[in-house]
Amino acid sequence: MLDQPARDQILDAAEKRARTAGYHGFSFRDLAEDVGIKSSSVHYHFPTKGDLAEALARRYTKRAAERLGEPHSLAPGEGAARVSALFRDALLIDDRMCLCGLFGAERDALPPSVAAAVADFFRLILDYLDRAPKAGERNEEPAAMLARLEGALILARTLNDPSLFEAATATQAA
Amino acid sequence: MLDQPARDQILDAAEKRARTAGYHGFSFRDLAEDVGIKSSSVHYHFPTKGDLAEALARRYTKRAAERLGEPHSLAPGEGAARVSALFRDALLIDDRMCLCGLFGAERDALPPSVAAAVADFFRLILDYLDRAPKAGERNEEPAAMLARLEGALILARTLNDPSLFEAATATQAA
DNA sequence: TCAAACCTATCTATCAGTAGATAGATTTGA
DNA sequence: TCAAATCTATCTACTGATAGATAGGTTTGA
Repeated sequence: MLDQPARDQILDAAEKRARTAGYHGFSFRDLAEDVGIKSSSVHYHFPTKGDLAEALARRYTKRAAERLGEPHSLAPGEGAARVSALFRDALLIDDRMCLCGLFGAERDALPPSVAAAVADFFRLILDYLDRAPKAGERNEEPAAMLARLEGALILARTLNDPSLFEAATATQAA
Repeated sequence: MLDQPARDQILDAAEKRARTAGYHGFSFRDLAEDVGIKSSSVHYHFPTKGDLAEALARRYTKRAAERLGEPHSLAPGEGAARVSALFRDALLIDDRMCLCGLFGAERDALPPSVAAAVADFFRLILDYLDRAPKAGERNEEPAAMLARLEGALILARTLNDPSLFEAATATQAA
């Protein structure tokens, strides 16, 4: 573990739990136990639960942005492919929901600062898809694509069938 | 209110709260207060929280099935339109998430019986779309359509922009 | 140089409030 | 009369949050 700073360990534990059970589904004590410190020490790094969740959403967004890179110089269709890969990895590697997908579904029960951070995540993806070079003929609306990916995650996980993610994600045709 | 049975009043209150804050975002005390009884009386009707949530998901599914009707005799494209209307009403009339969309996102943090009831909801919609007469040329995969609707609900609500639901839902083109 | 002052990160202990759940008495209404 | 429904009262466990103490590291300044 290379003696990672406690703050990062807390965020890692919180991300796992939040992506499993949502904002109300984990506690400071859970995280403290995960990391091996006391819950009061978690409060030292994040005074309130809202502070923690906002930091969580901002880190999540930052990582996505770094992984996606700048869209303008991508090959046609590559932007959409990179966004898809983001969500596919959430399903197949993390075996978890998208943090902001889950938080977004709980939006009206979140501290406003957290809801704002979640909205910024969605804006980032929509803006990225909008600016990335389009691939030929059929170009899906950014909002439609993002919605499909979030929903596909929910469907595939609930029905316990990863192939449903591909079915929901495959280029459409009849 | 016509002196509705307490059981139904409890389910109504629970549905509102669950569709706002998720499974871990409401309590027996919340519901008791909403209905105007004691929390122990809520336990009389639903021994455990899991029992309550399962009943909630099953009632939600039953109502959707009743509203959708039998798909075989519908006009082409009407099945998809009815499913879309279901989700549009959740956004514009209820101003809430789809119960099973939110529960589905929390699947790994739910009692198994609740997760099973949520899966049944998704199977119902997928089966309905599969059996409904298709409209002409471009027919979206049922899983893709359902995923898009659940995701569109999340997007439109988080970004506080109902038009995003339409953007994510409109027939695709480029 | 070296001690006073400060900073960081953690601890112990505690708080008021709430969680889901239960036992047993009481009310209600057909 | 009797069962359904609700109540009072309570339990144990946990919630987010705070106060105050402590140990160790770093900075400051005479």
